[in-house]
Amino acid sequence: MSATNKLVRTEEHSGATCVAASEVVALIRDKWTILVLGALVRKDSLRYSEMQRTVGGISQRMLTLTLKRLEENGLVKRTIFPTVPPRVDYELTPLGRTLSKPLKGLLDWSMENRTAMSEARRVYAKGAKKATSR
Amino acid sequence: MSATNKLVRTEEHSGATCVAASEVVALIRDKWTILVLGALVRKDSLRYSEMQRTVGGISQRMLTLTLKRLEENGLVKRTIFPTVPPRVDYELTPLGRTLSKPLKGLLDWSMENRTAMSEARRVYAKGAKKATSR
DNA sequence: CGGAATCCACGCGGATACTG
DNA sequence: CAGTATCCGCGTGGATTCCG
Repeated sequence: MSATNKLVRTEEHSGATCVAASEVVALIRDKWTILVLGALVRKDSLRYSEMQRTVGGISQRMLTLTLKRLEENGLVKRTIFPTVPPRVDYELTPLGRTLSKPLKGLLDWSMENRTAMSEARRVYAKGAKKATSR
Repeated sequence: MSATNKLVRTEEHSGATCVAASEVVALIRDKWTILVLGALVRKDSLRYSEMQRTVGGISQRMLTLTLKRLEENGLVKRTIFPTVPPRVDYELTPLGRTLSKPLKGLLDWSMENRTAMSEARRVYAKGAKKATSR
């Protein structure tokens, strides 16, 4: 994750916006971050195994790494219950909850416009065929 | 990009939001997409070489691939001037311009909260040290 | 149950050289 | 100028195994 950060920061002349964005971008570039955050937004609080079922298709490794990074960045709160068998709950921190708003904006856009996007792909595919045959 | 898509779509039981998000998420996961979009938001219209300088640090390969994918998804308009030497202009489509709003929301959040995030990392680092030494 | 550790495949993306 | 093509390193992330 730090590798991505370093690289993006190489070009500071491209505007402060991009530089600042790199951290969040690096976070959501981690494939599962958005899905995990989305799960916590919808379900409010989840334990490890519940989360794995909710997100679906994620390996323990990736779930652990993703949660750890989110916790490390102050977006997710981790609560350990010293029972046996052990139990760990995850929930969004106040900071994480503020992120859910702009994130939701992006997800909403995605839902509203994905048909437009797939339609654009269809048109593009046809155009490419014509252009090639000329 | 389709690989990510296929994988995410494996778990449709996790909620329609995640499934729908996967397309946009897959797009912005492409390392340069956000920077390219950001450049087009700020500069409105750019030709290939201008874009490469504006984004900074991007290779021809990645610039071409990123632009092609954005065009394919109907977010970027590509205009070729059949002059010599050739000239190609890129600009956002109406669809692409609507994406800039939620995207900006995310970038703004990033700028406003990245100090909070790095502070959270500091705190987390200390806590980890104590927990380990026990 | 909730991880940590190890191994490894594959695809992203960088560097370079060539083309219309 | 605006790409395309090729090669390849390296990091991301999946599968499996073991631990408290």
